[in-house]
Amino acid sequence: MKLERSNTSEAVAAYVLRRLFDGDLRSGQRLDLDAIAEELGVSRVPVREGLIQLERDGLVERAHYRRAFVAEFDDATVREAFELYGMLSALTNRRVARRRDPAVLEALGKLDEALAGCDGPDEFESLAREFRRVVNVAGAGNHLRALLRTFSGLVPVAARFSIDDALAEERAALHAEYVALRDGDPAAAGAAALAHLRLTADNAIRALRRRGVFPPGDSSDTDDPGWDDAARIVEGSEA
Amino acid sequence: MKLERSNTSEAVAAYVLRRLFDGDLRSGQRLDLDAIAEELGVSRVPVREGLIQLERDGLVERAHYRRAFVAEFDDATVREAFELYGMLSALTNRRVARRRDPAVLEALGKLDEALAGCDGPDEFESLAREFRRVVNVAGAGNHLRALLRTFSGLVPVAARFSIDDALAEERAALHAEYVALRDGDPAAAGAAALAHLRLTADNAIRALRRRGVFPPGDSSDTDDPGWDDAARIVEGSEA
DNA sequence: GGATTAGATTTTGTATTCAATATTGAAACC
DNA sequence: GGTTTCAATATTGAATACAAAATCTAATCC
Repeated sequence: MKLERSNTSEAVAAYVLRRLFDGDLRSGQRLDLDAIAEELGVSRVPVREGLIQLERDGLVERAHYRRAFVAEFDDATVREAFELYGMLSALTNRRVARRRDPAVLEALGKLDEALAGCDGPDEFESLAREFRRVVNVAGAGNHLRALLRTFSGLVPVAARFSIDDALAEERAALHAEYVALRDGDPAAAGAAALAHLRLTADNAIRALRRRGVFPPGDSSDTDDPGWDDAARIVEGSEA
Repeated sequence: MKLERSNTSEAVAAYVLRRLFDGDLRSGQRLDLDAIAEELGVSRVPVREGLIQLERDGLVERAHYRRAFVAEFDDATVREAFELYGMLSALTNRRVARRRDPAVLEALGKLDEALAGCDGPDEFESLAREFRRVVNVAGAGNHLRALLRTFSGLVPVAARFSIDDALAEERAALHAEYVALRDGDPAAAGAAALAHLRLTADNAIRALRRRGVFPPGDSSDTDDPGWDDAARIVEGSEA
């Protein structure tokens, strides 16, 4: 296995995450440090640190001097992750919409234009990530950024499934976010973020079911009460 | 410097955090790995890992092969942390209130009784932490737990200031949470969590100003729009 | 036969050593 | 005088080596 070698621990985390989404690693399965280290041709220290990162992301279970295992990873878990990421993104959108910083809106406007014109999932993904990055830098303080970083591994990988699957929907959802931000409507901007990531989660979970990573049961698509809680963020008009 | 030695990296993180709250470390100040390692009589690997944890908590800035620095740490930062922690706690409270698990409510009832009868900040703090722990285990999935862990260093340390300062207020706020949980009222339970942590943040920041850790400016006590956003979680009645 | 415990083995955590990168300071140049 | 370049130094990141703890195995006891 070849490996990009700036920040080995991050590369290790990305590698394990990929194997998770490929279905190679199942919930509860043991993660052998030595095996991963040899597999990637690196030492055990960065492997250990990569697994610590994944533990912080809620994807790996670890305990002092105990072995590491992959945490529960199913459709409900992925849905929870997107619910939370959506809630936090709604918060950043709200702030950006309220502040109306011309430089930020200018940058987002250019990205929105490029997103409207681009074709191909690669270009779209790159622009969409940049869009979110700009919003986060503008609207999040240190701690909110720290929380968002928790999903920096999982969300982009899952979102890619949705982009490949339903580019038009993704484009529309992101454009709706931009419009609300440009209009300076915090409630709408928050609601748009939540709606967008709900869409992304549904598409991603569907794709993962098709691939056999998740079992094909289709019950939890609708009756997850978690979304209701998250939706409270965006209810009510601005104070 | 003596050091408890199970999980050295966590001990390092706790040590640096304590020095932050003691005012020894200021924003932007450099963190020398070797200095900390020698200071604590440990190797550099666990020091490095402890700083990585603090980076994930938003308290330390790090970059590849660059030195580590103390992140911005002022009243606004602490307020943001409590705002986010309050939002996440509101989410767990909502879920616990909706589920009405008898075993959980039983355990919380016992804790509430003990909290009503206890005196002394030590005992209160211990019981309050257990209360929150029970709620989190009952109401949070893997990812929400991961987010809450982000604050496992900062929040308890800051909360202690509030407990020492205003035990009666803390007791009332936590009891209000229990009542809403027992009554199975998700909206009220969420609102109570947010109100409680807002109170804790105000008290903690006041105490830190007195100690000279934060400058004495008192403007941001009221006009922080962040709380408004977080308050949206708890608005509206249950669907 | 099943549970228990003690030793062997495996696995993780930490120290030490070595390599890679950034920072610093001084000399050379404009 | 100020700026740029390049070597010297300092500092972090990773590999190896060692120590501590848990798991596994098997023999013993009930």
